[in-house]
Amino acid sequence: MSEINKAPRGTNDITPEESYKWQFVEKKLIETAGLYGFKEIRTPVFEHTEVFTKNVGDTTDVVQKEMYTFTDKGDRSITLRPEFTAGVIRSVIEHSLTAAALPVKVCYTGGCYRYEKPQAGRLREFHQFGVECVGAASPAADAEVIALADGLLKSVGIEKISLEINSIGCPTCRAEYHKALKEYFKEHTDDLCGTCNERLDRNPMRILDCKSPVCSEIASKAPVVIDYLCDDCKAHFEGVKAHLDAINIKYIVNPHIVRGLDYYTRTVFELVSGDIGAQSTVCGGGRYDGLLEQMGGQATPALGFAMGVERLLMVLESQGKELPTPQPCDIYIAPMGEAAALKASQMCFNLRNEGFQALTDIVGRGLKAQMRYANKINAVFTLVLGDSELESGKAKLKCMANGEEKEISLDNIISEIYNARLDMLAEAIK
RNA sequence: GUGGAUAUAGCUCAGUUGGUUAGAGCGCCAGAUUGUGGCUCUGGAGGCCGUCGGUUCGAAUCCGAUUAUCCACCCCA
Repeated sequence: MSEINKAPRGTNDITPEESYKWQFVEKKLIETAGLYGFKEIRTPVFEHTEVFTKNVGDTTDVVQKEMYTFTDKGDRSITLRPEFTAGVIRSVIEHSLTAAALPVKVCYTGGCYRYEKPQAGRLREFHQFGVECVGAASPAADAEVIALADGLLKSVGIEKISLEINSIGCPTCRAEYHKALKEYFKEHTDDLCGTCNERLDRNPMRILDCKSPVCSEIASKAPVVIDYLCDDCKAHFEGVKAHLDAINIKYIVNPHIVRGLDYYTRTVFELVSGDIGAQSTVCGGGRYDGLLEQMGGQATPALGFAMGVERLLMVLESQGKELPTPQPCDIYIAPMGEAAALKASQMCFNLRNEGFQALTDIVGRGLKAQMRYANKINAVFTLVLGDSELESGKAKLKCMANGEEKEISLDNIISEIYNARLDMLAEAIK
């Protein structure tokens, strides 16, 4: 197959065999978030480039080397969203959503784009579901959002996932911490890996989650953020933990959680799975109290998270979770001959108007092949329509599961199918 | 961007030290006395062996390059 006939590197088609899983998961996530008061927001797939460079942080890898940026015909610099938060907050400010009752609670789902080298759980086009909660400063908000993230994964059937939380403080106390970290790591510059030496000045906290054994050994003895939190940040973090304890959410405090985007403050958290390879973070998020003001809005505290839908599905897969399969064909009508074909398509249209999935032959197959087809697509009932049926106005409704047949009048087909389905439901409940 | 593995039918894979028309299973289509699916049997369609170049009388097989896929680093959802 020539390259041009394949989906671009790092992208996946979601075929009909997979799409029902996506529909189930996305519907479930939006519904569950709705129970917490979140309403869906839809924003453009692309934004002005500055939305990301200024707010995600121009020293981050995401901005520095992973964005799909181009100049449009009007000479504007445009970027496909590498993440949702910046665009969603831009929209919240633009439409003054904060003028309504606070907090503003929005959720979203859609594609994100990063020019990365693909591997397990990492794609160039990937899909996120996430929420943003704007206008709530209290630790209760953090706990609610974290509980939601945890609850969402449970709601789609994920059982084993670990929740890790940390606080990276506010800009003031983080400056103190950065100073302490730099002093500590400067004594080890000879041992740190190349990238970590580069990080030392720019973003020393990133050294904390370097995977190199030497670096993580050094990092394990580094000063811990929590010890440098100012009184307010410390109290906030204690409050978050108290709320989580109160609603019985299990977590572990991992002082090495840092987030890769610059806007985070105070609480950060991740939901991590051991089942899907190296890209194990299914959900990541945290508080970003400075972002709205930085983006030109009123200073408003806020927080949120995003989860990778592909990674979420990978976890479900690896944990052997079956998702509800799509509704099969209610009835397949097998016509024999021209007159019957006309009648069959008429009946199908009527049935569909009543909400039944009704199919008939549109490729010109013989009866046997039609039955095989009906079996293959898992049709619940079949009905053979030939000259004698047209004449008598009666036909046999066959249940494909047990082969039983029942003579019905063609005029009553809709009520007959309706009743037959009710009977089957009643059987199933027994 | 760096590294490792892989590339043969729609899918999962065989393919012997290089030797004529490239195979299996599953799937698809069709038949087994013509108005009934699932099981069985039989037949059929479908591959320029990722692409380009080289070695050779001869390449799916050996060599090189390139592209893609998978996995890891990095980064993150």
